[in-house]
Amino acid sequence: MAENRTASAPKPARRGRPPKARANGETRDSILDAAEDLFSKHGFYGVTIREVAREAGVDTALVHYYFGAKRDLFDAVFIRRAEVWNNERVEAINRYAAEAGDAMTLEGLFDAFLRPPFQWSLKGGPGWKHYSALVAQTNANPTFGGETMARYYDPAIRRLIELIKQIMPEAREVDLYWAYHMLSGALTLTLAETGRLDRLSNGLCRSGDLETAQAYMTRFAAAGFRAACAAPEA
Amino acid sequence: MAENRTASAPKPARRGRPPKARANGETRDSILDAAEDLFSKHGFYGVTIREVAREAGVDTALVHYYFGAKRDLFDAVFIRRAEVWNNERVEAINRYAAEAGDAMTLEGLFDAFLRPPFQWSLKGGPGWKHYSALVAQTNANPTFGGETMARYYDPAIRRLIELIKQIMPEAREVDLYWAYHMLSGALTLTLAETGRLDRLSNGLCRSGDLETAQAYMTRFAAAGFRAACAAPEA
DNA sequence: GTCTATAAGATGATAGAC
DNA sequence: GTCTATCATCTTATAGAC
Repeated sequence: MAENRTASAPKPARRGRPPKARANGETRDSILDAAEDLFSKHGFYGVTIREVAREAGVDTALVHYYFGAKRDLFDAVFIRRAEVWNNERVEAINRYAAEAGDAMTLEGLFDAFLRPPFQWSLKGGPGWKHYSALVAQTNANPTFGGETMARYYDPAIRRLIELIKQIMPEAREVDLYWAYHMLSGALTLTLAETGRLDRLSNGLCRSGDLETAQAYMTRFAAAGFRAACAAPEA
Repeated sequence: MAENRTASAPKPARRGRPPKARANGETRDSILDAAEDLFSKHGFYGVTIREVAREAGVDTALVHYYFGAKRDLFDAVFIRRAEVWNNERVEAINRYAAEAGDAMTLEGLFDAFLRPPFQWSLKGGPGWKHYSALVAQTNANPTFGGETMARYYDPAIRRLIELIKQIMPEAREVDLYWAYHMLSGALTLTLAETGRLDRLSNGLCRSGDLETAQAYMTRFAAAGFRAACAAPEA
């Protein structure tokens, strides 16, 4: 309503900050990083576009400009690192299978399979930790978790199970899938680093000690798979 | 603005439904049930008080009347069944320990420990399934999951670990805590019944087949605990 | 205890200037 | 590509009648 500028001014003065000069793709990535961080902490509905924009240091409208609707932004975050995870895991287990040949063990296979996500969480910077937490919550989500995880992660898991079959040719498929399900729960909970274990153990264990966690998980899962595939005692 | 009632009317007619006549505590429980259902599907921020009220068949204001702020409603939902779960689990493992004595096995102990949550999910009605899904998401939540799970569930877990120590007196505590952490991830993911396993296995396994799941989990975890506590190979 | 009504503010999304 | 400004709607929560 109030018109403070002179009526003759041909061009109203810009208010606010001048447009940022950013390298190509930098703005897009900074929005993805901010969204990844916030979604991983508060979930899809716990984050507003405004918060994402503020953390990314951009304007709200830019988020819509780059990604459209909020849900599309979430999907873009989820997909971005899924390919990296999976390509590296499949490559790692294939390499292990080729090197070990008939000497393949469950321990060796799981070590190869688990290393990429653990290493990214350990050394990939905060974005990878946020992503891990996001995957953990998605895996446990009863509404869209099953569908989302299956869509992006099943091909890599199927390859893992093929190789397990080579190690345990006598195993029934149904046993292997159930056993993998147990491993999946342990893996995503571990990568979420919730701090629950720290409290439970009175500080004896640290959620963030992922090297230790990976070693335990490899042994735990290998033994668990063997037991799941063994004939149950009558 | 528009005044349709006659100016002389001493008592404006009630609009909307007349107050419901409910038994004592019934309204409160129906609000908790509705909130439990919705929170388990969409998370804390994904649910509005209005939706809870609508699903419970009561007015929005009543939700505040009974529970105060939204967060208090969430806590009330979370606490309601935690005690049942935990009391029954502790009772079950204590009973098993008393009966089995020196013949205690990890399989027997885990069978006793896992039975209550699985049985409630199977036969306790939809509310228990919703609650299980809620626990799964809380366990994986990096913001308040660690603190919340520790607060309500750690005492029962500590008793479980005490009894495991009787079975494996040589085990190091740190090994037992990490091993339990693996079991925790498998357990809560399984109880969430996300349907992911159904897709991964092309229908060979069903997330809802909790009897099968419990049997696998018992064997998987028992073997996993033994492996986690064994000296790692150099 | 249950309702109506509303305060007070936040939200996703878009139009349009530059 | 980046911003300002705004719409239409929805949100939690409360006041107060009955």
